[in-house]
Amino acid sequence: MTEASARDQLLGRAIEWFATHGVGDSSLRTLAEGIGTSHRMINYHFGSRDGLLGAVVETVERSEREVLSTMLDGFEDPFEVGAAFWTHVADRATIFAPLFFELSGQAMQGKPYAASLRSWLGSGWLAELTEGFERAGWGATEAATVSRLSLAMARGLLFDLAVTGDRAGVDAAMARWTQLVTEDR
Amino acid sequence: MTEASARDQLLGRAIEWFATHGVGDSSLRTLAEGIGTSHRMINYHFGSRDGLLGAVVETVERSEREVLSTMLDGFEDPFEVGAAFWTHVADRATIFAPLFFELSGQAMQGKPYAASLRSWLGSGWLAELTEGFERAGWGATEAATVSRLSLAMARGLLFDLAVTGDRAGVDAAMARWTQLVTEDR
DNA sequence: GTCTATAACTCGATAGAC
DNA sequence: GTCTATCGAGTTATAGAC
Repeated sequence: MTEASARDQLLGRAIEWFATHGVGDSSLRTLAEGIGTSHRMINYHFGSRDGLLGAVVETVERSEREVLSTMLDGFEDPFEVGAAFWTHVADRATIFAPLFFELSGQAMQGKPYAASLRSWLGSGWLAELTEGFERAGWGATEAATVSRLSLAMARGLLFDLAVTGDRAGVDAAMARWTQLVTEDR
Repeated sequence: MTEASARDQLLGRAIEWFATHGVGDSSLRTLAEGIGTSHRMINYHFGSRDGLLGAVVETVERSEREVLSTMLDGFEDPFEVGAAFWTHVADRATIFAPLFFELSGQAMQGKPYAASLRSWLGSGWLAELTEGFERAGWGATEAATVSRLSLAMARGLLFDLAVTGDRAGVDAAMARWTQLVTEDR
């Protein structure tokens, strides 16, 4: 683990930088200066700019997956998991949501380094969510539909939060959504 | 209107180009070549790259606003308006959704040329939507909440559509959402 | 309004010493 | 692993003829 630490440390700082400055107009040079290294070092560790971006995408992806997985182990009720994960996402929204939507836009456009992100966005959480709803008593087809709606709602409210910054309003909306779904059951 | 036609024609072609190629890695030169002009002409008409991007954002914005406004005049039932506008958006999603999310990401990051987009995203449709729900019989506070949820759901499903390309599935989800809202009323 | 030419700069990537 | 130096290509923006 120690051999990888130079690279991983750099990667961590790069992610923070991208979160606040965006990837679109961050050159290797400005990024390197911002995180206290040289653009030579970035190319040394990641091979190229796209290599770095690929590593960023992969790391953020895996990190969120692990958070969700830990929560799924920790809670019984799927709605508790949903609420906890929403809190986690919303807490970090001001920093990470812009990066999320920027990278997602690039994934939609078919950028190579974001290919793994695209397939993750398309199928990533849906299976876990559906399973959660089934465990909570929904029928299979209904669970699939409601999962898709819930995922869309979470992303839409994250979008709202990133634009307006109105955490209280968005939290209230999310609560209203949960109520709507459970009532209809 | 004839004096502006050279500029407007250029602007229209630039928007099409950005929709399929993204703004992130479209230089003035590649863009100019792609739409059959020179980068000098773009700087002549729009002053700078940011000037062009600002004009693009503004034009797309105004165009969508006009479509919605026309539909509001044409239909009585707010749900008909919602359905019609969703069809309009979804029809163009494969082309425009990536551009929409890319530009939105830049607006969230506070890019100057996307400042007007940001304020539009934050407050643009909400008033019209809320008014629609009130006209359909909702109380004021409830109409505001449901509007916020509906907007978030539309954006989330647009995101879904752009990633998966599954129009039928997304249309079905949208129908389910409408049902959910009307049942709860 | 449209062209060619070019200034002034930044980009990603590499070379090679240490 | 980290540094300085630099290449060649690409960038925005401007100058000036027509």
